Amino acid sequence: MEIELQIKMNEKLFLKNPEQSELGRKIIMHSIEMIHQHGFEAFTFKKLAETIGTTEAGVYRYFENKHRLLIYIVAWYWTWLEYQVTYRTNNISDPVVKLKMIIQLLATTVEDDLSTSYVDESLLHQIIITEGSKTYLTRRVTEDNKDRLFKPYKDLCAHIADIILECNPAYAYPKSLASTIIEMAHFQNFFMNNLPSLTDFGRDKDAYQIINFLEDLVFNSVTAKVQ
Amino acid sequence: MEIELQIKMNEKLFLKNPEQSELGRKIIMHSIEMIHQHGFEAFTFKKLAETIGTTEAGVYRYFENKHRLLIYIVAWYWTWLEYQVTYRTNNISDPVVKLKMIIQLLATTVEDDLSTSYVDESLLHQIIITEGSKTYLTRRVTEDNKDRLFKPYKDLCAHIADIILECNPAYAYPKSLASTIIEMAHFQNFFMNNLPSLTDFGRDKDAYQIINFLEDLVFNSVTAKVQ
DNA sequence: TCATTATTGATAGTATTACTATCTTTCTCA
DNA sequence: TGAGAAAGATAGTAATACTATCAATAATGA
Repeated sequence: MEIELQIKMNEKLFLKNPEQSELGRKIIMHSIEMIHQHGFEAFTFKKLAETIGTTEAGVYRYFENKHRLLIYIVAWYWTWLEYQVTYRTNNISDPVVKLKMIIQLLATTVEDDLSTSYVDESLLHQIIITEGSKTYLTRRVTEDNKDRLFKPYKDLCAHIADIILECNPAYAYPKSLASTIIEMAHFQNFFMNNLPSLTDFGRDKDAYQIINFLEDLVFNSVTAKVQ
Repeated sequence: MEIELQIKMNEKLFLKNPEQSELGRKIIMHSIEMIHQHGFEAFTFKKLAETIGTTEAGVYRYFENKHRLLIYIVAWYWTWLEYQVTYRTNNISDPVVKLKMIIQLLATTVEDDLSTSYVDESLLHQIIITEGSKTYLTRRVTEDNKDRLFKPYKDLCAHIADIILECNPAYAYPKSLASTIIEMAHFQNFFMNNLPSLTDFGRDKDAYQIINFLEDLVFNSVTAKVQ
């Protein structure tokens, strides 16, 4: 029996659901490849259309513009990652162990066990690191937020915040700490590889050191005695 | 006697030094206003030229493109902020107090005491929050880094890392903690105002709570007993 | 099986952006 | 006075980010 993970996306993210047609899936698959390879600013619908053998207009039938497509891809990733988090922590009772597992999932590329056919999660992870924050660092955040485009990210953050509170119900900043963990798992990775003097991992370029840093940061705060 | 703070910028940042002409200073001043008001993506050299009464070609004589102009503005800010940090901590001996001062400078809009004529630092602070990371989240980071365009940011980070080590010479992640403080001072501010559920400050929207969060985070780590 | 509808393909066209080039005027200062 | 630098004026190009239209084809269901 093959189990296929189906992720249901917010309908505001697209004009026509890309999961429901061959062309749609090709758009997603090759967008990920192209954004990964050349970066989001160099990515255009025209180039995408050419590589998948359709026309610009064809792509515009699925996505309003490339920013929406980026949000779609990023939202997909967060939804998928929250599934991974739930799946891999559901048999763990100790919230500290849970939190460590989450930090690991955030900071390293998750090896996918279920088949999600046309999406390459390890490329996606790299995209999220470099392009993820561009989804919300715009003038349209508020509007996009009203359309609930960032819900997967917010859900994951809330999930992590809950586990932080399980570790210590008196901790005062669970949500801010959660968003700090998420962002820093990525920024420290980007810095390590591109601006290494902003980190302590430039020599080894080892993602596991980022995990150590984040664990140190998180558990010293969460398990601190109240002064 | 009037003291004017002169900030000397890396020459790779511009084609012609904007500080040395009326037009150049107008370019900087109005770029800041326009980017602040409409965001970096909506900002174009053509619109800028129109508002300051010159032509597109006129602006291109100073800056290669709008991305370089953004890097210039951001680099200016970091240079200025490091001056503020140095100035306001130089009579403090306790590194913990120093670090608290730095967190405050990062998380709140600094009231400028010296006149830096044509630059509005409080607008700049807002720009850095929303647009700052776009300077390096590109495919050209490595190249731009070789041109030393990010030196002011890296210098500030190194400066903060040194103070962290003064607090605790055994702390293992001074540079990563420094970059975390800088980035989170801004991201938590952005989230607080735009995606409040990612923070614990959504209700009050008070920058001083960000300071509390960062102090808690930093000092629990830096002053932690080795386990 | 035929008609309806959805989907895609093909082509064209527009406004804006991101530049580059050139030539003239103005301003400075030696 | 006159050489050189800075700025203004104008033009033009390639690419981007779309929108519109119409024909061809595939899927569906009565």
